[in-house]
Amino acid sequence: MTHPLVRKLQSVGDLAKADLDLLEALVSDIRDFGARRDIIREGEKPDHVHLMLEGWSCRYQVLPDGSKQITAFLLPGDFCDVHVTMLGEMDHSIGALNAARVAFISRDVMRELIERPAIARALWWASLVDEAVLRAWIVNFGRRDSFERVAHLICELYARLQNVGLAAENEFDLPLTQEDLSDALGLTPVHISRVLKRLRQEEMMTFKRQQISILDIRKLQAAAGFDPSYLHLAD
Amino acid sequence: MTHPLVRKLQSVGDLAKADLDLLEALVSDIRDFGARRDIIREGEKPDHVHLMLEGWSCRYQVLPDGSKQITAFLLPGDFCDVHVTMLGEMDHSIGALNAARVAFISRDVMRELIERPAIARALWWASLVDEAVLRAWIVNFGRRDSFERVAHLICELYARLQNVGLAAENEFDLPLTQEDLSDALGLTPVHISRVLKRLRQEEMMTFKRQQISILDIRKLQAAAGFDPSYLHLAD
DNA sequence: CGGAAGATTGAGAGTTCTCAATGCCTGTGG
DNA sequence: CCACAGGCATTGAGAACTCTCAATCTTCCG
Repeated sequence: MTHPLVRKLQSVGDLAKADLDLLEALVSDIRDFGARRDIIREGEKPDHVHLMLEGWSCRYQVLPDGSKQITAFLLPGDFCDVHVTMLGEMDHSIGALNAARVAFISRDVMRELIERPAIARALWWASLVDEAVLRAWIVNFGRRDSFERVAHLICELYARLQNVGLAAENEFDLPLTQEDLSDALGLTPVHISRVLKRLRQEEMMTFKRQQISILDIRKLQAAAGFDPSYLHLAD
Repeated sequence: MTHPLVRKLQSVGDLAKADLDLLEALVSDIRDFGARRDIIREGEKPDHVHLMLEGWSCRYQVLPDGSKQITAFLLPGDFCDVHVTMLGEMDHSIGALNAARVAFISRDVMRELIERPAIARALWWASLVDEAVLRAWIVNFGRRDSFERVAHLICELYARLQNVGLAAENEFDLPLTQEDLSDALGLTPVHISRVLKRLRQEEMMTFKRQQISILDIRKLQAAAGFDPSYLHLAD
């Protein structure tokens, strides 16, 4: 079975058979995490790297006053923390959102991976896309109101899921509560509820039982000011 | 003369003499940009990478409605766009804020650099710190009010400048207008003015003629909820 | 000295938050 | 199979924060 990382990296450039084999082989140590369990916590210094295989997780930080900010959503195929091996300890935590399957990749195997130019290139590319996503979030926070902001996040997640083949036509699972959305978007749960209502009323999308239904993607993208080019997706 | 990149990378780990020589040598093609000139624009596909030597610049994006969002400040020693060579075209612009001196580094030289393990490591480290800064900005936007937000940015810039030896004791140049600050922090210039006034009144800092004076760094950091560990600085 | 850009201030409007009550769904135990 | 508890979502009302608009002031530079 090809795992999502392979799918993702293949879209970047052609990897040789040997590279593909290496990528397939690296998911030997697989562990499961229950919903809402931490995969790695701030301050830890693991000697391996985590790769999402199934399920969702998020990067987050808890402030002294107890408020929480999610800084990224990690989908199948995403590395959680290529940086730890380099920076030492984690400066944020990563928590599973639903039941998740995670590959643990040792430092040595990572080193081996990076020695393959094509793979190193692909990994670097992936981390640059992550960076572009962070910048897009900043624009989202800085210059869009709550309505546009929610719409933009949904557009982004939809595009990213499609890219790894995890979104149906106009529908996908979003394993989040409204509180999670508020933690990601810098709003309150109450306000998220109101925004979702408006999104429903304006017939752009609905969110019920952790399921997003896109009613009118054009309208939604227009409202969000969404331009997918920052994701640098294959298509 | 050792340029700021060398200073910055040395704080990461010990580079060999040969590595240092290589780094010194790469600033052969140096160009000057006047204040407020673009160094590179969205959509361009340059065949070289830009490295800040003197002066400040910022990454920014202009939205369809004309509003602007700054997503990063680039100081001497920072690479502007290691990613272009990989992702193809720029998905944002970079503009000089004051008179700036920029090294243009060809794709070939970059490749040579990356072949040196110690340098590749250091560059990767730098890009991971950039990412950590982006995450800190997201937390800043999502969970801090305007007062804390301004304070946090000033704390960050102060720490980063100190790291490259460009900040005096409790004082540094900030070549920005209040409008620039508002573009970086997702606020309006009017509100920035009010926040700065309060920062003055509470005797934490002043900002006059593009010069920041820190009156009480402890108080400022406390108000900002600033914890410098995300910058992963040497000290 | 005059003009232009930037900073400050005031007043009123709009967005988002807080607090609190109510409603809905789901899973569990009787 | 029903009743109930707990978590999540929704709604209302008032407060707080930030914005907009507009006038005035200051600084900088030719």
